[in-house]
Amino acid sequence: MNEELKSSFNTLNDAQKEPTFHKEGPLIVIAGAGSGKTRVLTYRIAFLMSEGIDPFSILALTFTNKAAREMKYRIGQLVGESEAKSLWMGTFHSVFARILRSEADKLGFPSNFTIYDTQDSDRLISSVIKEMGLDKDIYKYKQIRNRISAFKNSLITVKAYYSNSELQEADAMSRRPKLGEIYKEYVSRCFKAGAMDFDDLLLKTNELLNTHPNVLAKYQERFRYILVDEYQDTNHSQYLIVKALADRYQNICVVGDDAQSIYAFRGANINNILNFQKDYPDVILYRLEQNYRSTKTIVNAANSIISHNKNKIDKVVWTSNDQGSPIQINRLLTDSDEGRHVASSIFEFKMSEQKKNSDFAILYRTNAQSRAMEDALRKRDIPYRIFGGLSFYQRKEIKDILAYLRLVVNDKDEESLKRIINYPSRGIGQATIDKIVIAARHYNVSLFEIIKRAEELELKINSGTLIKLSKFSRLIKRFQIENEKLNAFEIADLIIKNVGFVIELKKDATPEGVARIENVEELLNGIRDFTEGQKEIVDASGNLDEFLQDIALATDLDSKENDDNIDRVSLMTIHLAKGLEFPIVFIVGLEEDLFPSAMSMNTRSELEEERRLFYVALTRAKQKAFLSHTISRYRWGKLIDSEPSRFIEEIDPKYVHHIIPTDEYNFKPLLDNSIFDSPKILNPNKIQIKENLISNPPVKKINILRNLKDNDSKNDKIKVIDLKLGMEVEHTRFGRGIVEKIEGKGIDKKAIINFNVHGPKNLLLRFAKLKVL
DNA sequence: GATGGTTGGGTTTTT
DNA sequence: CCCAACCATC
Repeated sequence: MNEELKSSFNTLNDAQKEPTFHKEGPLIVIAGAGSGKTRVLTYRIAFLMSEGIDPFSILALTFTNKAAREMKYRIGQLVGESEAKSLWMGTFHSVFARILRSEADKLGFPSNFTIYDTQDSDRLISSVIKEMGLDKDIYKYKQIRNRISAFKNSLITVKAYYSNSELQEADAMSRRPKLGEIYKEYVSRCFKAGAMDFDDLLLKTNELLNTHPNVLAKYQERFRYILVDEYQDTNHSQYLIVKALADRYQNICVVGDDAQSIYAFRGANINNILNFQKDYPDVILYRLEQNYRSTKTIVNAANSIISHNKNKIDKVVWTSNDQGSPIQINRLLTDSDEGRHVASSIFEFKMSEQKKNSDFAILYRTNAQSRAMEDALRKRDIPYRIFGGLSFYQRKEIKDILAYLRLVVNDKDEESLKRIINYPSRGIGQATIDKIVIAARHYNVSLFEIIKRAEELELKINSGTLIKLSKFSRLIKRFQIENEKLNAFEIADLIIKNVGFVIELKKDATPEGVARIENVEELLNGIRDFTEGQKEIVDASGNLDEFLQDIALATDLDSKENDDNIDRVSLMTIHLAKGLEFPIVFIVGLEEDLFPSAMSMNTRSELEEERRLFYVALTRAKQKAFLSHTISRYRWGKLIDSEPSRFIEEIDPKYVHHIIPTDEYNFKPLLDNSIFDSPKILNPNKIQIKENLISNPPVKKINILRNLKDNDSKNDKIKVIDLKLGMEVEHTRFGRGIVEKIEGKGIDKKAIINFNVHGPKNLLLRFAKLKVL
C-alpha cells in the first residue's frame, strides 16, 4: 500500500476502520445517519483493491446511479482512475439490466429489450382490463399495477400465484377474481413486446440465476466481493439476487440503517437487515454510531423522534459536534405564506450569514408541495433546482419522441407504437387500432407486423386507411434501415425532422408550447453529448440502442446535476434527499394527513415508516433545521384546514422553539383579536387546551379558523375587503381582473374574479391579497 | 371514422 | 390542477 493511501485511511476513526479493513467473509455495518457509511464503503473498496483484488470482481450496489458515480470518482482519486473504471457499480436495476441484456437470449428476450416505465405498465394494464371486458371501476389499473408489482418483488410469478390459494382467495374477496388472468395476460404481453418493467429487471435476474446454474456460477466467480449500500431498502427480489451471487464466496458486505428504511411501499423488507445474521452465521456486525454531520440538537431531536417506533434495532447515535441552535417550528396561515416564509428566511440568512444558495434545501412529503415554494423563491429571485417530480424523460413531448426511437429499435414495443401511430395526427384512429389489435391477437404477432402486412390480410379496413397504415409502416421501416448506418444523434435528428415534431409543437404558441420545443432541443443536445461521450469508450458504438438503454433507468438526480454549476437552493421530496446533507434544511408541510400521509395511517407499520421518513428529513441538516406547518392549505384547488403533524409533538421539547411570525400579511390582525394574544413564542399544547375549551364538546379535528371565527363573530373585527360586481381589482400574484361573482357572508365571503392573464379564480376574501383599482 | 372539446374523477413516496 | 374517457361534430 502506498503512503498516500495509507495516510488517507488514517482519516477514518477507529469504528470506521474496523469494517473498512475487514478481509474475508460476511459483514454487516449498522450505520446511524451521518456516521460516514459511504466513506466506509468507499475506503473499503479502495482497501480491497490495494490488497490486489481485481476491480473487475467487485460489485457495489448503490441506491442511485449518482451515488455510484460519486463513489467511483472518489475511489479513482484513491487508487487511480483507470483501475476504478473496471468496478461494477450502480443501482440494482442498472447493473442487472446490463447483465440481462447480455444473457437475454436464455430467457427468450431480445438483447435490446425495451424497459417499460410505470406509465407504459399502466397503459398496458388498462388495455388488458378493457380487452377482457372488465369493469374499470372495480379493476383500477393503479391498484392492479401495485399488486402485480408486489407479486413480482416477492417472486410470485403467475404460476406461483395460481398455486397459492390464499392469494387467489384474497383477490376474490376484494371482488377481483380475475386478477390472476390480468397478471398472466400482462406478463405475456410484455414478453411478446420484448419488454420488461422495472420489477422484471430483478425478477428475471432471479429467474436467470435460478434456471441456469452455469450462468449463476459465472457471476458468482466474477463477483467475488459484493457490497450493498442502503441494505434496509432492498426488497425480497433484490435480497435473493444478492444471496445467490454471494453464496459461493460469502464475501458480502451490507451497509444500512433500519431507522432510515423508507421504501416499504416499494416492497423493501426491513427483515432483510434484521435477519442478515441468520443468513450468514459467521457474519461480523459493526456499528457506526458517531454522527459527524449534525449538531447535538439535531441528533438528539432525531433520536427522540425515532424512539416512538417499536420495531427497530437499538442503537445510540451521538455526536461530539456543537450543541447548535434549537429547531424552529413555524406556524403559517396558508401554503403560500409558508413559501414566503421559507424564501424570506433564506434571503435573510444569505444576508446575515453569507450563505450560498446551495447551503439550503427545502424538503417536502409530496411533489405537489413544490409549487408554493417555487412561486415564493421566484418572487425573491432566489435560484433553485427541483429534483424529481416529472423527470425530463417523462415529459409528454419527450416520451413521444422516445416512443419513435424505441419503436425503431424494437418494433414489437406495443406501448410505443400505440403512442405515436397517430401522433402527429395522420388519420389512424381508435377504430382502426382496435381492428389491428384484434388481428394481432388472432395471428399472435405484434401490432407492427399486422400493420406491415395490412394489405394482404383481410382486415375490414377501408382502402384510404390502408394507405395511411402503409405510409406509416414504410416510415418506420425507413428509419430502421437508416438506424443501421447512423449513430444515435444522427438517427434521432433525422426522425425529429421527418416526423415533423417541431412543426407540430409550433402550433402551440403559449409559453408552455415554447418550452416543449426547447425540451426537444435539449433532448437532441443530450443525445449528441451521449454520442460524443461514447466515442471515448472502447466497446461502445454510440448507436440508438445504447442511448435508450442509458436513459431507461436515468433519473433527474442522476443526470442533471453535473451539467451546470449555478448556485441554487435544492427542492426535493424527503425520499430523494436520503443520503444527502445540507447546512440548513427546511422541512415543510408538517401537517396531519400530509405528513404523516393520510394514506399511511391505517397500520402501525405504515405510520412507523412515515416517522422514519421524518427522521431521515431531520438528519439531512448539518447546522439548522426549520419545520413548518400551515393552518390551511390549497389541495386540489380547494382550501383545506389542517392541524399540526403529530410528529412535531414527538420531538423532545428541549430542542424546539415555536415561532409565530408577526410580519406575515393578514396574520397579525387575526392574532390580535384572538386567542393567540401577543407572545411571539408559544407552546402548542397551550393552544390546544384553549381551543378545546372554546369548542365544547372537544372536536377531534382542531379547527383553528373556525374557533377564530366563532370568537370574532361577537366583536366582528375581521375585515374582509368589500367588493362589488364588475369592480376591477389587482391581486399580488394573479394581476388585474374583474369581479364576476360574490358568494358567502362575513369571514367566509368568496368571489370569483376573472383575471386577465390567469383566468377566473374563486378566492376566499379573508386571504386574498386584493386591491380595488 | 377521426377529431376536438368537455367533463368528471383522482392525487404518497420511486427504480 | 392534470389526465383519461366520453360525446358531439366534421
